Amino acid sequence: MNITIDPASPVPAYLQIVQVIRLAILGGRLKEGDQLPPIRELASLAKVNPNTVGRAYGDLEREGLIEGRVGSGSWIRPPGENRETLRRKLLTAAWNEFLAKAQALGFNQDEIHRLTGRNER
Amino acid sequence: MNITIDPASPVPAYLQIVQVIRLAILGGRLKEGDQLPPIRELASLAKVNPNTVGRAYGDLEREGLIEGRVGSGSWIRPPGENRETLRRKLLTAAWNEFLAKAQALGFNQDEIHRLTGRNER
Amino acid sequence: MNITIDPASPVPAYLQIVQVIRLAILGGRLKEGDQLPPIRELASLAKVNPNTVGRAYGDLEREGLIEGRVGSGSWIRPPGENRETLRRKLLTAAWNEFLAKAQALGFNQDEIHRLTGRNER
Amino acid sequence: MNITIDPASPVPAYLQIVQVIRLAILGGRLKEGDQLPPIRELASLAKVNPNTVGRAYGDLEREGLIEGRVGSGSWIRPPGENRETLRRKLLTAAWNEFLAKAQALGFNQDEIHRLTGRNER
DNA sequence: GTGGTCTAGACCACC
DNA sequence: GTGGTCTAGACCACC
Repeated sequence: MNITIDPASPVPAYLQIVQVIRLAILGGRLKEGDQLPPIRELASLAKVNPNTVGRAYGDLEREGLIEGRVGSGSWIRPPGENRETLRRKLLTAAWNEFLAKAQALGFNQDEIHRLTGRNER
Repeated sequence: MNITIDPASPVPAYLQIVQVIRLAILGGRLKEGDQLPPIRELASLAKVNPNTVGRAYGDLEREGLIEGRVGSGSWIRPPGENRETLRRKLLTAAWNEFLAKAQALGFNQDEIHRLTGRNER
Repeated sequence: MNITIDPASPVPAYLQIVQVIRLAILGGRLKEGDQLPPIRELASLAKVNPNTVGRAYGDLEREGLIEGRVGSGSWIRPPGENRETLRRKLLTAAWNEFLAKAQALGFNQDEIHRLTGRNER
Repeated sequence: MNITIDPASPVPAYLQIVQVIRLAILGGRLKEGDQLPPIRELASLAKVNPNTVGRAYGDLEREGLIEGRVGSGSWIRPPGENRETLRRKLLTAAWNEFLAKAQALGFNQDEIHRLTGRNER
């Protein structure tokens, strides 16, 4: 678990932490039964206040992705029935976000392909 | 000029406005000499306070993209020498951001191609 | 009479005009009996609204430096008894302003002399 | 940190604050790691609204001179590579401004030297 | 009308 | 407490 927080980002620190861990779980790098680092340890690594990590863990728990057991740490929960659907939905959303930005910048289909190196063949 | 602000976003309203206009200028949809809507008009369209739009216009002016003339409105300035470089840099950044997210979600090269419909052939 | 106005300056346009003309009179480049350019002409040269020049002329008139005659233009008035005193006072003020800035920037007496090329001999 | 704002000046309050702090940093009176007074405290000392000081701090941050950390104050950043160049440039600019004004007032080289007391010896 | 600045007062994330 | 953002409302210089 290696998290770097950008304190200048408009995205609040606790949300940056939530996003990194959420992606790690959905991407399978954190699996059912894995233990998350203790709040104070992650806080020290990410150079934020323990309260900030605590809030992030709380959000992930409310989403059903992790489970905190007082006195024994926080753990990754088993995948729900629609985790795969969510994973695909997030990929599509990320792709659309990229496309929108590229088009807003005035690039056409061809230029996008060329500059992102995807005309391999 | 059609801007919708998400008040729930962690990105502050003034920054959302800056980003939309910056992309429109870099993408060529707003050109040298075009006039931006008056602060109060855009504020009313985007449902924010005039001060918020004013701050966004001020940031764009400090970036050299627009120019405000008291009493007569705000205008798009001629492109600087490295606007094209900036445009390409932003495209690459957006692409890398997408790739990072897709990989964090655990998709491999093939899956990414398939789901974003780019192996047409 | 050649005036360039910086519209981005925090000093309002009418004040910039006043200052240039005041210095020209005190410095002797505009003398008793000389005629100032018509308001509309100076406005067009300086690219400002005629009202702005009008206000500047009004201020100079209230200071006793010029005199407007409706229908026949504006004229430089004869020097008052203490114009020489004022001239010296403005020089001293300008010098003190420079010294204050140089010292605020952390330069000592020697460096100031060296960098402003005044240890000739 | 002792700042007096002239509310009658054409230079806006936030800019007066920026200029004082910028000079203090470039002149070395505020050094890397020094803490600026809290926004609300300086606002009270200078008798302006906290927002006005906040805008000044924001400008200094965008210039790279200071850094604000939410919850823990604002700090002087380490000098960039060209701070010395900037310092000299500002001195030269101030000197040229003085010279221009003295000459506009009709003083010649000799008179300037005599009245600013710099031909001592 | 138009941009620019300011005050008073509020709420937020984080310490 | 501390910086950051925002609204409501005001006034200014200039058009």
